[in-house]
Amino acid sequence: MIHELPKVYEHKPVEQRWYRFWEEKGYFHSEPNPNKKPYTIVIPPPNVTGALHLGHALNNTLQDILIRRKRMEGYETLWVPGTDHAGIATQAVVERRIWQEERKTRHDLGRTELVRRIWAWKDEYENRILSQLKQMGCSCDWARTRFTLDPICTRAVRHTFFRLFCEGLIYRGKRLVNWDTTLQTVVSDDEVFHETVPGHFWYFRYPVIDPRPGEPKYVTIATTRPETMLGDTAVAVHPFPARALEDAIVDVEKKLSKASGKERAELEAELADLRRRQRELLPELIRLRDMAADGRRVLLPLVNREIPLILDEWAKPEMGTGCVKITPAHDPNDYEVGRRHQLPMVNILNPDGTLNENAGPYCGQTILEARQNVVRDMEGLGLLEKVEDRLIDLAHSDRSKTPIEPMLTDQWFIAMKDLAQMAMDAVIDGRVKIIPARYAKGYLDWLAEKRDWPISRQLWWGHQIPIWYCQTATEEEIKRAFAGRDDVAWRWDSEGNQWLICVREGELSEDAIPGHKLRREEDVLDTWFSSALWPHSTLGWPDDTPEMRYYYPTSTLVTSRDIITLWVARMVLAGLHNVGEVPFREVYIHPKILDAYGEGMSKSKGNGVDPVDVMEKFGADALRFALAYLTTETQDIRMPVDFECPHCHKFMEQTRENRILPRLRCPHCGRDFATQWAEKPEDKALPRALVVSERFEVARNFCNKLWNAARFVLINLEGYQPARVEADQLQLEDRWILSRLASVTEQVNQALDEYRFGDAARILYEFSWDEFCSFYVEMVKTRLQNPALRPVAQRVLVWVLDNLMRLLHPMVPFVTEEVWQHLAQLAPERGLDEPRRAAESVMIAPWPTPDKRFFSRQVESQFRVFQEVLRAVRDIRSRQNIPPRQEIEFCVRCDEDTAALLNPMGMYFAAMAKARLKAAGPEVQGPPLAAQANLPGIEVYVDLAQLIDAEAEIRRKRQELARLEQMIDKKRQKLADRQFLEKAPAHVIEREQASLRQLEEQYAVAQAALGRLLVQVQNS
RNA sequence: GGGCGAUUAGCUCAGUUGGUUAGAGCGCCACCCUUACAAGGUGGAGGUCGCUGGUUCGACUCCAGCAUCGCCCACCA
Repeated sequence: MIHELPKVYEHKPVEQRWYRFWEEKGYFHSEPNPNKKPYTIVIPPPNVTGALHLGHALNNTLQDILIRRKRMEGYETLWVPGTDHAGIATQAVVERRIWQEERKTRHDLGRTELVRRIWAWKDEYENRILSQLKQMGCSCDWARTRFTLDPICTRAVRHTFFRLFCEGLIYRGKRLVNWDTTLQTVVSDDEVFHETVPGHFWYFRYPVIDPRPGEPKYVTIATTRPETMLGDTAVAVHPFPARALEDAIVDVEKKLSKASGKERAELEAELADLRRRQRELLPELIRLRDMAADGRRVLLPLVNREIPLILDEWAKPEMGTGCVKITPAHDPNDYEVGRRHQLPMVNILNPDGTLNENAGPYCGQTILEARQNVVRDMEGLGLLEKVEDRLIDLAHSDRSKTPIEPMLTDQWFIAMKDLAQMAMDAVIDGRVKIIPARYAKGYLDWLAEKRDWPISRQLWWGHQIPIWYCQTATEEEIKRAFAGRDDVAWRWDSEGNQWLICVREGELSEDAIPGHKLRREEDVLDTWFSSALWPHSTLGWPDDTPEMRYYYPTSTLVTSRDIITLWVARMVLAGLHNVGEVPFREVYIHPKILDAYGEGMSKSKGNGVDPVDVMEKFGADALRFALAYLTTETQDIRMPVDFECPHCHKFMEQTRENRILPRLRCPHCGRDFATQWAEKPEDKALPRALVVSERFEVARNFCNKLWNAARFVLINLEGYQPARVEADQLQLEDRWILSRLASVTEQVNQALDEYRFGDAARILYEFSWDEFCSFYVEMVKTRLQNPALRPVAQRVLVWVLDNLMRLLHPMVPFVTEEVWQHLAQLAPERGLDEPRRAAESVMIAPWPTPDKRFFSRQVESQFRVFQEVLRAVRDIRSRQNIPPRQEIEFCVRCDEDTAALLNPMGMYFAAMAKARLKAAGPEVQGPPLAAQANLPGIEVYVDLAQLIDAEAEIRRKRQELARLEQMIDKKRQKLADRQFLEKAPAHVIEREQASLRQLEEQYAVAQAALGRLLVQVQNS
């Protein structure tokens, strides 16, 4: 059976076999257990918009590493999985799909049908996402899978909303939104793209009402959007125009002193303009300022409305005409000005982008029609001063490509003042620790603004806001209708002239108040509202469940930096508000995955990598190990993307140019293949290339190395008998590998405690490959041939492998389980003290703790001497081009201690360098014709007799001498420096002196060796 | 505009509180299919640590400035 073990690690069957095994054994499931300490993670729920990408793979790998380790450490570990309904994103994806396939809009389908379709989509992608997680090996408790729109989460949402409503923290108010006139919907800021388009700057004159002598007759304003003047409610001037201009000039001068080239020319032009303004414009601005202070008004032409001149710093004298028209209902900045001055807010737009009755004579026109007509009419009145060409940065809707109209609408908000403060305090006083700590700043800065949270979205996919409106009922009637119900609350909305009625659970019928009609709020809640509750809603809040009592607060949140504010901050405040306790103790922020160009990965760019492709090619363990290995504290993960040709399986680099093409030609075999963009039937018919990255190869090779190391052990376990191993039975290499194992165990523990995943991976990689495989396994080979030495070698070998598999399991769960199960067949009982029966799965085996007894600095440094001598011998073989099969002889001149150490290692030199150690000790003299290497205090001579290439050896010695000379010079200089001798600490000086002595000694040895070589060459 | 991070070998990255000769993987060169592993082994070449100053006996490491790149936030009549 052993001989059937494949030479190459085959990940596919292994992954399927053991994942099923773990699930069947119920290892993933967690129940509150008073005898254990809990360790809990809630997954950042992936959006059901699509499949998982590499970023998710990273996020979930790290969580699984934490969870698996803690599980092995004996914690009751719970990892709650789930997905997020991701309101806007999901609805948009499905709507787009329906439009492409059926040419229908959501209005054609209606709310119920659209929502039904999105649920179907959700089912499909949720499945896909969960199966991707399983394929990666994630040890989530699948029985507790949640979805942010499922009944459990919905209940938490409703209770939260109701409570906030009762506390008066939820309110209704006006807000400017990005309005898409084509889709007739609000779009979020990140669905808006900016494009620079050619446009104009129109200069309009607004007549001053009853100008006094010496006062200007007009105020001139400049605008890129003439039609919005119909909604103007003021004209603003700066309260201190002279000072403001002066400040601007100082600012530009400062920049100018540092600038150069093209930038300089621009700044100089700017400065000239400012100076001109100071001369020509300032007197008028001062007069206007005084008029504004005096409460004077201007006449808004075309609609003939009197509007005030106001003083506001928003009117920058260095911009435009120095005066600015204020349109609070259609410009974000003007909105702020309007609020500061309590200006009326005149909305001039209908949802379809035509002008409404507030636009007077322009009512019914489109924006563009109105723009032309307004300009024409102003010109007719003689109020158009001039028109300039100008490039304008215009916001467009991502989805419909039409220009965005800022529009004032009714929205729901959460008052953040106190909630934000609570969330800030939790991080400031350390109840929530953010790692790396630098990310706390962004969190605190954002919360410190305490901007109210707009929670309503004009969508159909999401938690519908549980508010019913009634305009006609009296408070008495409401009280009567809901008498005795503490789950209904109401409040009068003076702005909308209506009752707002909120209910904690369930629905209110239209006629819940006899004789009146209730209308339900159509909007849904921001996705982050339900996400904010995730750590407690998934555990059953608002009920006082055993889960809430046991698992809450959760232990660690693992997420990426771009949602620290949107999500992490809101979870903290929601947890504090609802439960009275933080949602998690630690937040670990991991790096972002970027492509070869340093750009983030995304579907639209076409540079995304599906972890399934990677697992297909390299295996889940390779995916996981590579990601862990690349996770360092400060560096994002650069991941060049390759297509794998489906014909010849060679890689083709993905570039900015080829990454969005439907079909590509392999540069290696010349055949065509399809990509994810293939749409035409002839493209789709081609085999599709996997999209992967060469960066996973290292990890795949590592898994293979582990597999083969284990294979070696398994092949050599015949006759294995578990038994206690006494200290005096251990050879130097045993004590060395056990010492190394102890320190590696300690280092890995520390690294994982501090979320240094990359370090942990590196430590294990190097230990496994460079120490366990390259040395221990090689050395044990000889002992295994010797019946007397074999049993102890087997026991130590098995024990180290056992420990190594346990240490590696959180990162590479599949290959370690495979090895573990094979070991169980041949060596079910293992251990150096009292051998014990190993756990039935490495997943539940105890996590290794460092065995301090074996930790020995002395053994490690002794072993290093052996390694160095071995390396010197190998080096000589290589540089002398000695055929690999040719055995050579060597001797070592060294002190007695070193000799005592090297002499018993003879068999290892034979096995590992095909070299026979003839003698070692202080009396040893090198043979006349020898290749020589000198290490500090050790001279290695390889007897080469006829074989030697003396010239090469002489050349090499000369190089070596030159190098040593250089180093000695540097050292002598340093040690001659009085400053250094006076100020450097004693131990540093001592070390330098010792090092110099050693170099000098090595120099002398090398020189002597060179001398001998020269003599020999001359003689022959 | 504000904040954060990065810049080390051809590429991708490590580099402990400042102290011997700055490391790894891939790629490259030479030799090897040696019965765990060619997804491997042995050896090698390759670096003025982005630039300029400063602190220090001593700087890849600390400080300041500059340059380039990236991310987040704000803003652009």
